[in-house]
Amino acid sequence: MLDIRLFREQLETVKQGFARMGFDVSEADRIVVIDDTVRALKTEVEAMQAELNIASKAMGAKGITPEERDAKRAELRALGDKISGVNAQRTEAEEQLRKALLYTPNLPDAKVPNGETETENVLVREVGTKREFSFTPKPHWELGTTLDILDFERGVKISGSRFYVLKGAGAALQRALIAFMLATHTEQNGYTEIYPPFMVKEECLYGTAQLPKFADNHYHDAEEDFWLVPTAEVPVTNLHRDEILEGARLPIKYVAYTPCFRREKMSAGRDVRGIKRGHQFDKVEMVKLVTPQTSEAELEALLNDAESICKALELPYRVLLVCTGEKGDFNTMQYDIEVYAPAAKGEEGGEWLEVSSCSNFGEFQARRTNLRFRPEPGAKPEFVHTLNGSGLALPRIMIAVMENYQNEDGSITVPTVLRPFLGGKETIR
RNA sequence: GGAGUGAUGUCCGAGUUGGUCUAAGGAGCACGAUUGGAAAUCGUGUAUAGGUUAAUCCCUGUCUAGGGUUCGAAUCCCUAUCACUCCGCCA
Repeated sequence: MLDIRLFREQLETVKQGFARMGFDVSEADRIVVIDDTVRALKTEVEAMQAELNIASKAMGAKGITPEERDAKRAELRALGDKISGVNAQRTEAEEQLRKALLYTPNLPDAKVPNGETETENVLVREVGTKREFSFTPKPHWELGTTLDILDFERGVKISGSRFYVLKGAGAALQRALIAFMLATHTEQNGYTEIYPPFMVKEECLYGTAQLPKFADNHYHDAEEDFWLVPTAEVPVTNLHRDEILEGARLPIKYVAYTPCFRREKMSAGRDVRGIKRGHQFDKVEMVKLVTPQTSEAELEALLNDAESICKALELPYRVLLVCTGEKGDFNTMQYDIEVYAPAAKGEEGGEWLEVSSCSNFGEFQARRTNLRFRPEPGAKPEFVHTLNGSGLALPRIMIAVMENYQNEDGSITVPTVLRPFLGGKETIR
């Protein structure tokens, strides 16, 4: 959510940001008009309320006679009714304003490239080299099925399309990856591990801005206020909602493993082969709460922490600075990390798979979650800046590991760093 | 799921026959005095959101949340949430 003051004081900046994000610019003008209405009504109500308060107080004074009190009572009752009337208008206008603000995108950072599609994303760096195969690499669904560590048919049987079952060494490999990532982030990168609820209240999804815009991509209980988390970003960023943190505590760095649940309605028919896109997937997510002055540098550090996983797993990857049209609506800037999977497109060959998005949200989410910090004892509270990034998304990193580490006989070599988490196993066969 | 009790500022805590509550008091914190320095002591200040303003002043809302009664609500009524106790159920 943007500060309403931005609309009042820097309308042109807001409009430019909206234009870059492909958002209706006239909405900014409409918001200014509603804001003017709200403030006019508010001033009117408050003046009348002040009058009523003074008069009511006088009613309780000692010297007043019952007759005077009765006479005054009718008069004040009328004033009270009048206040209610205008106040109802005010509430309505405020609600309009709130709704309008909930839908507005964040303003992109100056460094974000303009563009509509992924072709306009800027390649920041490419790390590692693609492996040269002396044989034709197989896609992960073939490897997994043959090794009997991946079962698509039974996944579909019990849960429907876009579900699969990991079995034996497949399940163990994923568990090892999760354990390895958590260990790296907690022991080397300085994050505190969080195990959050996988179901949250609706207000949390408003807080991180999945709602109201993307309601149809989330699962929720029909009877109670429970929503399945689409990413650990939601519970973890909301952890300190409505709090005022001591400035000295920042930055706060959390890492959490959770399953993620998504309807994927927008992606119907896309990526149906293999385990690339499902209704349920696992992810290790990093979340940072930082001061406004440091958020830019913290984004680079976050990206670096995510990359450390790719490096340790010795997977070729690239980093992209995502353009205005492709990035999320609510961050100020977003880097994507893509790892290379040599057979993920089957007959067509390899593919870069997005395994992480690292974003800075500025104070956008902090405003929605009312999450502030006090820079110095006694100082006025300010909104924190929030950031998050995957570190990393599991099924896709599974794909990359399986396809990059496959051998000609169909077995898969276990990456060195994962072996301690798999009882020393070197090969899945 | 049933019954009961409770929720006050950063924290503790008074206030519940509706009207100087303009929320006492204490702790903590900040600044100052005192001191060679510190402790102790004393003094001053110290919630938050918004409106108005050049700024101050001032005004409005907030005593868990949302409604209601009333000229007027921390206080009375209703609903919800959370915590605790007892019962039931369960892993």
